[in-house]
Amino acid sequence: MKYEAAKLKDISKVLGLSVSTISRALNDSYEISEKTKKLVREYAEKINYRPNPVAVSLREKRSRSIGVIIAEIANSFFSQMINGVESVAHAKGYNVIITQSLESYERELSNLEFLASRSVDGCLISVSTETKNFDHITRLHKRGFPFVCFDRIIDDIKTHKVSIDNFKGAYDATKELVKSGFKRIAMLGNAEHLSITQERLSGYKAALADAGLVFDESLIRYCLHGGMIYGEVEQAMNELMSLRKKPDTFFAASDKLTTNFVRYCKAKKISIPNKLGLVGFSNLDLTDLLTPALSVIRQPAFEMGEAAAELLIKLIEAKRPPADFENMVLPPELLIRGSSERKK
Amino acid sequence: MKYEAAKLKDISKVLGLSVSTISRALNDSYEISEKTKKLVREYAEKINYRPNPVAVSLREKRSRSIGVIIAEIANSFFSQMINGVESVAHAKGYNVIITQSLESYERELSNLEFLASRSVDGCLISVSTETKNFDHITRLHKRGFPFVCFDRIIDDIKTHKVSIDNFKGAYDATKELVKSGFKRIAMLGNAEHLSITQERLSGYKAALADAGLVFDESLIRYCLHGGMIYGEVEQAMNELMSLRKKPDTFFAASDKLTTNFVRYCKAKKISIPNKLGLVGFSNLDLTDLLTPALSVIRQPAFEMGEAAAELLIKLIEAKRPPADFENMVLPPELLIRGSSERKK
DNA sequence: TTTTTCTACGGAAACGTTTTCTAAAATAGC
DNA sequence: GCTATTTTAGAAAACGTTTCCGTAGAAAAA
Repeated sequence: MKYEAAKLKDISKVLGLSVSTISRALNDSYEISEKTKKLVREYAEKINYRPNPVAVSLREKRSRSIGVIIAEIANSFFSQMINGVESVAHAKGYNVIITQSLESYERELSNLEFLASRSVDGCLISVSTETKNFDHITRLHKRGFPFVCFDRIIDDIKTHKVSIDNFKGAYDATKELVKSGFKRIAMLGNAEHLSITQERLSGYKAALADAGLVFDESLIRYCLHGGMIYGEVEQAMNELMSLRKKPDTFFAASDKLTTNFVRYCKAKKISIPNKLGLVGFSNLDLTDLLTPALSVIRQPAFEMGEAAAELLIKLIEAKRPPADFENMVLPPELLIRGSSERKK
Repeated sequence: MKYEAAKLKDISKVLGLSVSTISRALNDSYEISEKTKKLVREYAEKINYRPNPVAVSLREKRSRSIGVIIAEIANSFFSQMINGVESVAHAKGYNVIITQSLESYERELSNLEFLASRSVDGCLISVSTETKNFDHITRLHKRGFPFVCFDRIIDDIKTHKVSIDNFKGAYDATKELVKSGFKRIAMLGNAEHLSITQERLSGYKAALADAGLVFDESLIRYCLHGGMIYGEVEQAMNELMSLRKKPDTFFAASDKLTTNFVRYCKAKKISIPNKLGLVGFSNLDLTDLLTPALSVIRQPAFEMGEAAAELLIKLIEAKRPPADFENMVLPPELLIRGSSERKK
């Protein structure tokens, strides 16, 4: 099945004008008389002519579209962030192509390859949990392909970056738990090598130190897929709950870790916050409907998407590589609700 | 900033062969000797050559990509569905471009326009709640642009369709509420003109009739944005709860209606299911963590995405329009949990 | 040896635009 | 009425592929 749309040549034949004249008329060139422009525009309108973007892309060597690589769409943080990206991209005449890595390095690689092979003018990326080697990114970046990193930041690449103050988020969360009277605060973290994990770990440690609590390595567990897979959270929890000195509360360092922690407690009939307290990162807008309502650190996902898209488009449209790069760090928001309230 | 990638001409110059020979060697043409093929392949590999997809698209008059138009990404039903679409699309060598209408007719129109202007070989569409006129779709369809409708079906377009048995879903939900002993069952529906709303309404009515309950028009409320906006749900609920004869339970006919119903009850301190029972459509995988756990009708979103993508690609690759079109109707799943259990 | 058939490759057109370079027609200046 | 300038428009090249067509040289057939 073939779909045939009108092209310049069709208009040219009907109106008895050359293809170049039609093109110029439609692009409002000064070298075409008003009379001709009107004639051409009216006919083009009538047959609902649209320039073939593929041909324009080839000619202009740009596609007016940007790529996004994220872990998964079905994650509220990322889907909110995409909304932010789309809103500024569309306003600036860019289209957005979304791809998900599902936390797989292989998929991230092939997605990037597809995007970079010139179907896209630049790329927004939050690396997968599996990604430890960034050669695929730096290689392209060195050759001039525009990148903006967000959320999970890569250190060894010089470009704009958009993230939140992970240290502060974790610090505030942990401090809140301390304030509620919890003593043995465990941490469920994302993959250990990720920037966000390290920063959140530091915030957690700092809050403990400030409260005079000792840091206990055995209370930390990392989940290689960021909690996307229930099994990994279950295993981490099982290990922690069978410690001789069990934790009395949790800091969950990502969206999926937070919800799967709740799922675990529900399954094991562990009462929150009576038995175990919780503050976790989450952008779900359902966390306040749970019983107890969850205390969460919320990331300004929409704003991050806006900022990242803005920076990327600036990069794409710049004639020369900018002298210095932005490193935007947005503040997280701590929402205190029932799950971190110590009973008794 | 410009990103320059290797092209055939570069290889041609280095190896002293013509561009056509390089192209044929890389495409494993029979008219090229093994020796030359090996030479070319090795060099191409070395410089990491990738054909420019834009040029290929122009030449082949196809982009090997499909478009998706949905209401919003941040909706579990749609994001799960997209995962299904992506899995089969990628397996067949297609890329997926996702656009969201956010329930706006205007945005749906411009998204479709962008997709159809040949950047995409075909389109999967679930119309926005605002869309009452389908001319933009039928016009393209008549000119041979491949469509597959899913979820929210359009009657007056002859093509493949993928949906669930909405009648059955609503019937089962309502019947479950009847079985629990509820008598005045209200329905929160999506925009009235949508196919899914009408089908779900029929199922609801049928279950009432079968149970010997009278259908009461005043217990039905439609939300123009499918519950995406909390305010519309709030208003509908306020109206229903101030009726002389209040409902004692609810059937919520979409994802967002279900969660916003819960939000309303939480805000008004209306206990579920003691004061009001609930069965609702939802694909959130958090509904079982609420207290009470929600009884939901779950749609096989992933499978719908797979099926829709499969059908669309079949349509795209067919030489002639098929004689008959599939009308796939998948079964919904009723998960009975606490929210529909009548307490004494 | 001469003619025919393969083999292996090069040249050029085509996909639908935009834009540079030319040039004809119209207008202005004298 | 003739030249100089401006206005308007067409021809052609370019973007990076793929593929149709043509052909030199080698091998096979006569």
